[in-house]
Amino acid sequence: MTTRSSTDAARVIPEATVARLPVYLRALTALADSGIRTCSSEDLATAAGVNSAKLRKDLSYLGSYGTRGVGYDVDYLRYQIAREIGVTQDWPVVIVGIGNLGHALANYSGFRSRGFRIVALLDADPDLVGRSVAGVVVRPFDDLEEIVREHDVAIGVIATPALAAQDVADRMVAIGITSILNFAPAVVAVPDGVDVRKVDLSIELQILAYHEQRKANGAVEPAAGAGEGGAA
Amino acid sequence: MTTRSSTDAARVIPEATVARLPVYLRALTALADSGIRTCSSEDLATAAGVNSAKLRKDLSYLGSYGTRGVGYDVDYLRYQIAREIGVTQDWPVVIVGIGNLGHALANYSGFRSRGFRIVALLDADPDLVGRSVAGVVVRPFDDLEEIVREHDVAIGVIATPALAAQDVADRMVAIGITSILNFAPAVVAVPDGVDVRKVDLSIELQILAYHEQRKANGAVEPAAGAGEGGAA
DNA sequence: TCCATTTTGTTCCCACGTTCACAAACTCCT
DNA sequence: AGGAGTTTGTGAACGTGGGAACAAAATGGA
Ligand SMILES: NC(=O)c1ccc[n+]([C@@H]2O[C@H](COP(=O)([O-])OP(=O)(O)OC[C@H]3O[C@@H](n4cnc5c(N)ncnc54)[C@H](O)[C@@H]3O)[C@@H](O)[C@H]2O)c1
Ligand SMILES: NC(=O)c1ccc[n+]([C@@H]2O[C@H](COP(=O)([O-])OP(=O)(O)OC[C@H]3O[C@@H](n4cnc5c(N)ncnc54)[C@H](O)[C@@H]3O)[C@@H](O)[C@H]2O)c1
Repeated sequence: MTTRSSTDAARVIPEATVARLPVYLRALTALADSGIRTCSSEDLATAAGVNSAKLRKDLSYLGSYGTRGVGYDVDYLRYQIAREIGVTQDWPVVIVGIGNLGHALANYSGFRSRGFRIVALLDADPDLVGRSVAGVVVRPFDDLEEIVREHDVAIGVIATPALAAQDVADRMVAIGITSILNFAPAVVAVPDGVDVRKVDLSIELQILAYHEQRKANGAVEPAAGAGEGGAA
Repeated sequence: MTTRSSTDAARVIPEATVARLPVYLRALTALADSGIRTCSSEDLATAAGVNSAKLRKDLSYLGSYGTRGVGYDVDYLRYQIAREIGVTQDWPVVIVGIGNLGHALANYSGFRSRGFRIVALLDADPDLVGRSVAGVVVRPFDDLEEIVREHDVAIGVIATPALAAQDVADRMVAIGITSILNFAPAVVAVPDGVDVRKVDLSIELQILAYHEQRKANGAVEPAAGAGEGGAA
């Protein structure tokens, strides 16, 4: 018999749904902040910018948290989604590469409020090490292992130049990090069991440019495309 | 007869393919930089981090630019992809909201080298206006219309707080911007014909957290998921 | 109690995307 | 010239995701 935790009903949540859950969470938080205690799937779908049928199907993968004829309790659903995503507790995160982008990330308050805590800023540049950024002292990259072990870090952010990205990723993986968010415009290869997601500004702009060019050529675009993160 | 440009063979490139073309472009540039003049679909697929069959199918939507038994000419294919995406000339871009993130974006050199040119930095904060960021003087948000008309800007970047995002988007659309890259964690609604892509760091981290939680619970993940931008 | 109304959860079907597998097309060697 | 070897381009099978539509379940009023 394999070890099973609590009410594990062999639930498999489609990747596309997983990518939307954070959007629903954000929309629910906004609704709660404006004092709304109950909402229909239509209301929430509008706030999240999706089709209501899709929203209901997405939520149905988590369980039956609504009431027919009534709708969803905002706080309750919010908690259920947060629990499903795993952001009811904070995740420790390290950021490697404290240049232009690393500084912005370090100063970003949205981290903390959404379930993440920056436990360390790392850089290879000796001139940067020791300086304080957003109230956190930058430490040498070689401290990575010590920090990861001390705080039990599972998630690492790469904000170094593209050439260093694979090296940094290799070091992260070797030390036990199993989730990487990569901002460098480079493909990083990792072993099975490690997740990598990339954020690439230039790619996003190029996708927009492609559609822009088509518009200029008089082509009729079928629908407006919104950016989103999928999986490969 | 409808107006058709040059060799327009009613080509419709799937959205998923469009999202990967910039990755191929980057990989080809890297190959060219290391002096490689010809490559097989296998080589390029490895460099781009995708399956070779998928790569070949993607390229086949553009045309037949390879030679059977030989492979692809790196420079030639690179130009064809750049042309298809529309980055053989530079696209003028405006950035609105020059805070932490806006500063980083303004200082990002990768823009220029990938077909984009920042023509203006805009902010609503009078204290910021007039100051120079990355060699460009920050201008008041109200100058948006003038700038867009002068430079024929089609692409706008939103890096303001979430609360301001919809307002900024509305102004952009009213003035004629038809592609928006939104960094604010907010759903922005736009009319048909306008494309919006979003980049949301917190969502990416939350997706990683979800999978991380599953790993911790002993669930067997089917495969490592890499981040990518799809369309809605 | 019963019926009208509301809204969820789910089923069914279609479109899109991915991968396999192979014929077609090219090179190179004998 | 011909055959062996290589690699592209694509047809077909499969899987995932999206959306319409509807039965099931709740509320509230008569
Ligand atoms: N600045 C942006 O707005 C932006 C936007 C999109 C993507 N990016 C990408 O993000 C990455 C960072 O961009 P940036 O503008 O902050 O660059 P940057 O050059 O300002 O900063 C890079 C930092 O990484 C450090 N570094 C280099 N090698 C390292 C290593 N091996 N280990 C640890 N640290 C190392 C450097 O010391 C430097 O502080 C780049 O890959 C860039 O292409 C940046
Ligand atoms: N800093 C990050 O690393 C980071 C990461 C992910 C997402 N974001 C998001 O990006 C956005 C910007 O983040 P930030 O850290 O740079 O915030 P910030 O507060 O440092 O900067 C926001 C800037 O926008 C300007 N602004 C506000 N309202 C405006 C308006 N109506 N018109 C024009 N300008 C206006 C402000 O004056 C300020 O300069 C936020 O929505 C944030 O959630 C930031």
